[in-house]
Amino acid sequence: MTNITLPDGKIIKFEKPVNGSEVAEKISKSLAKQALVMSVNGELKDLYHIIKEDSSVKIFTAQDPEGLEVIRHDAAHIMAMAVQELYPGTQVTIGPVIENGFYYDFARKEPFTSEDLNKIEKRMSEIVDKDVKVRREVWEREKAISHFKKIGEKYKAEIIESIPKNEELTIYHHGDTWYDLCRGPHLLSSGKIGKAFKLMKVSGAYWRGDSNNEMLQRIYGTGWANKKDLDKYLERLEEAEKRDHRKLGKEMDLFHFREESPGSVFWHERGWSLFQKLIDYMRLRQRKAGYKEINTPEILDRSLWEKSGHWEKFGEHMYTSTTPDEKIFAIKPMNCPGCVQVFNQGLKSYRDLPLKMSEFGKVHRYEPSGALHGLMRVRAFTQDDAHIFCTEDQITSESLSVTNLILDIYKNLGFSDVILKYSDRPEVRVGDDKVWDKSEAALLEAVKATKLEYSINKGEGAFYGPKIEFVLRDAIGRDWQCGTLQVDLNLPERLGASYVDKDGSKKVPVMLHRALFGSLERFIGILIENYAGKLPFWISPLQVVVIPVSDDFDDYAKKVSNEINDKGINCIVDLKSHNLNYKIREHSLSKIPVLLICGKKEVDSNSVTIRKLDNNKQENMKLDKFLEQYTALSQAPSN
RNA sequence: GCCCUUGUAGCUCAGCUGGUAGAGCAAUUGAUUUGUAAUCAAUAGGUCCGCGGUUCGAAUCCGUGCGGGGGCACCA
Repeated sequence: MTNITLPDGKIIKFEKPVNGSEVAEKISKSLAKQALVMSVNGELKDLYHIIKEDSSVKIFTAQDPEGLEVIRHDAAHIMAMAVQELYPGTQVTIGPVIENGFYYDFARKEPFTSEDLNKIEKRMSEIVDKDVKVRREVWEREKAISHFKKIGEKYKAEIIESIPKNEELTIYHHGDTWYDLCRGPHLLSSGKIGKAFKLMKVSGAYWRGDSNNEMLQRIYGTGWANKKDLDKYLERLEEAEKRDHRKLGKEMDLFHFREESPGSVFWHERGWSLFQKLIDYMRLRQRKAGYKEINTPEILDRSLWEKSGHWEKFGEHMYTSTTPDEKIFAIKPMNCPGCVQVFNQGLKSYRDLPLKMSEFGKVHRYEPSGALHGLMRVRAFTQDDAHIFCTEDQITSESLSVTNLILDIYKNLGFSDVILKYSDRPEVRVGDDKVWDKSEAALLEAVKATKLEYSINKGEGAFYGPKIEFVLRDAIGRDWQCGTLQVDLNLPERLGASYVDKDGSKKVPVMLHRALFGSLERFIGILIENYAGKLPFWISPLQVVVIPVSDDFDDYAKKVSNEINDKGINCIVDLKSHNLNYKIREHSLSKIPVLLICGKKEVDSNSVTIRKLDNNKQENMKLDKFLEQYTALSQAPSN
């Protein structure tokens, strides 16, 4: 007698041990058809696994995350099978499930081409049509190792050797000819994965993720429960491509890159205007929050970087500069040492703390060439940096006010979906454990106070202190890590910072590093992609274009444009001899939020006709009213 | 940095197996004076990323350097 408890608590009694398919069959015919895998007492199992004891069982279909995961996993295997059938001699390594799909890493001399990808995909489809059976076997360790070595699969043999001795080795057969070492579970047969998969791209990947190892070829695929989900995913990719800030940056005439300075931005007028608006906004907010803005040199003597520890730890990412008299300077990769030097000027009292110093500092980091990516990863960027010097007792309150400021500014820029990542002490660290206790507790308290979703990354903190990272979720669901708040228990001491405490003794202050955008450049990239280029009116670089219907109205259009500019709104007038349709199209494509049409009607009534981006409903308004309304709209949100 | 891929007019791209470049848009000029997403015509525009090689001859083939893209590794 085997009692099977279902998720709803119902118990089904079987005369003999049963497998998952039989359980599903008993529940309903349709479930039996859709069943992919099951869990037995919480453990995922193949459907043909025989349940000998009373257990609680749950059957999963493609609608469950567990089912979808197995579909992707099987797709990876079937891909490997197809590859080995088509390209004998190719070695298999690993092939896990990832977000939205799967990949498999292969060792093969010749590179896979995109044509190969088509062939592989076709062969996969054939294997699905053949509906080959999948079966699990347990192998002897030694047998497995010698077997895989014999057939030339040295990577598989290596994987087996690294599996702990007490673990069972399972081999999955797909049909009669192909098999792979795998933990499972898998589907009953290849037909179950369906056809909602697609091979996406080939790339290089290091064996075991280590750049000292040889490079393998990774084929990425995406896999879904049905065709509709696959199409939805492909559409999402397309949408992301449309929003690509590199493409929009060109169309909107914001910036460009060029060979003479890879990874550094050439800002055009409009892009720079956007850049400055963000800085203006930050200045406004920071002044209200009690920050003092400073500025420190871009180039500093090597000795300072040696003292701060950067020279040793991060030297390979630093640009250096040798003067004609052979002195070595470093171009700053971070603002903190310079800021501490400002703090060090003059005697500081405990009454001066907390002292908040902000700096829009341009830093240079020699990033590996392969890491560069538009505005998102550059070699020269501007941080909206600030350092807060405070006492240990002030860490909590300062952290709280930093988090509040950060979240509020994000919200005003259109990001209200924020996740926090909290990282505590790593194994290798500096500083007293008691101070670590204090700063960790302080930061965690700040995290909890936000009431936002957060994750704890154990041991991921910097060697000099714990940290919080702020992750933004954009309009199409992508996450971007931007802001950071870090406690530093190291640098002030290294650079000899101190203040005079109540009792007259000298003490070393705690320093908090914080940035909201992290990198202005990168944040602008994120803003562009979040809004698909359609930035809110107040932050748009060129806000209004005035278009006369014909050149009879040029003078009026010029007058309107001047009055708008006088209000501090960025506005131009388009007097080219193109027709109205042409101009509307041109300015819409470059994402100008407001177009004003001026013709006879407008001149007669001293008004403008407003056409907003993506909204061809027109609205006529008296010029005075327009000026009043849009001057207000053009203000940065503040509180 | 590593693997794959790619580099032709301001932009987007065509140019098959080697015979020294072509389109659309943009620009300029002229005509047109237009009421909500491309008016018409003419003109001009190119060390085919750099360097080297093969060849009678290279945008095309080979080598190398630089840049871009997709990943991997990196991201203080």
